[in-house]
Amino acid sequence: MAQTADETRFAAQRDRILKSAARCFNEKGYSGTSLKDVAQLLGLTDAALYYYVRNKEELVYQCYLRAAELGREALERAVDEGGSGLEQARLYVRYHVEIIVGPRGPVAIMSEIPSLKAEHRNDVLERSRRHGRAFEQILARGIEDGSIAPCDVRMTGNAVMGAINWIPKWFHGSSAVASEIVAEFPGILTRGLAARAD
Amino acid sequence: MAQTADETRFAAQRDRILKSAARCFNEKGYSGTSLKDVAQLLGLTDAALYYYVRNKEELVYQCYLRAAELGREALERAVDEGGSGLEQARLYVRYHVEIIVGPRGPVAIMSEIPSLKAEHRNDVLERSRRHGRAFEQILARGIEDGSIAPCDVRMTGNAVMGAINWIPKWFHGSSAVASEIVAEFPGILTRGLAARAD
DNA sequence: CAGAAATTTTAATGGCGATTAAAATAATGC
DNA sequence: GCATTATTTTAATCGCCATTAAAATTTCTG
Repeated sequence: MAQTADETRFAAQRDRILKSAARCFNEKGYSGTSLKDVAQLLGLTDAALYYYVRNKEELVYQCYLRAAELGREALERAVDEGGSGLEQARLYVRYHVEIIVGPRGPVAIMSEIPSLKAEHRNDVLERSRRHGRAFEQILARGIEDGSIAPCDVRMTGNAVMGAINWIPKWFHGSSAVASEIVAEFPGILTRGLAARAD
Repeated sequence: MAQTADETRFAAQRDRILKSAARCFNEKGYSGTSLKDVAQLLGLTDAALYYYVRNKEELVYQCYLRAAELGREALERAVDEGGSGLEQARLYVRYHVEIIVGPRGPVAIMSEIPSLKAEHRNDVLERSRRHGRAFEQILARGIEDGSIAPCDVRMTGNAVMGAINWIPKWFHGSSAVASEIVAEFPGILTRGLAARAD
């Protein structure tokens, strides 16, 4: 199949570009990274990128879409597999950090949404909100089923997401540290939520 | 006193500039904000800023110094006033978020350290590390005195700092939300640390 | 291998933004 | 009020970077 072969080739290169871009954006910010930076990491010329994305704004947008998609995936798996709300929350943290620090990373931190053009910004914001609400629902479910102590789900959600989103700022690829994150973060971020035994 | 009057005038304007810059940087990133943006927020011309800072890099550097100073202040107050390690940790979170969402904000998120020139970068990194280590020491103290359950202090510190650092990404000045953050974050971020009663 | 399609490069263009020097305005001390 | 000093603006300069078109190269298809 010509299409399949071409698509894999094209899609693979495109993925490489998105990951290179994600890494640059995480390190130097949107405006701080030139297309040359992104291209250089792959041994390409800046102009070559235009074969894969319309322009720079589109590049961040795609990075953010990918980030949103991976986050959603983690959340869905957690909801599917987890029993109690607390378990779901813990699994979500685990799956999400696994993706972020694992071989599918780097994943772009969605921290420059204002740089997107209105249409894309709204799209990304909507996905982000949906993601946040979905996590809050896990929390609410946990409060309902008694596994999670009553709390302000909005604030708690913000805190957990913040801790996760900040990871790329201090994690720089060490696989030893990656294991540690996966081992520790789920506990750290959900232990405080557990309903007290007393 | 001519000096005092001059200094207050100068220092006040400089502070206004730093806060305007912090706000812009938090919203649009370092490279994403032009000096014109920063100046416009104060009804000034971009060139006027050069009377207060050597250049743009110096502007972020000063913003980061201010952020580091405010963080240190929160930490020190917490250590001074808190009894157990757990109490100190809770107080630190409280004081720090109070500063971030209170009238002394906005405080620059130190998320673009790579943009700094080597000298400033090392300085800021050093302060940041010190701050991190100081918080980890609070945790260690808590583990020692039995108020905090044994944990990976490095990872826990990263998680707590991340949750705090991320606040400016979703907090946009509402004083109602500010109160909520101050009320909830200390508990959310330290409840999980408490040593279990059993 | 030939020709077509896909991919990348070379070589412009254009604008934006940091920076600076000189000029203008405002504030202060006497 | 005058002279000095402090503050801000106006008007350049300069380099970087996104973007594009055309050319070159590589990859695929038969």
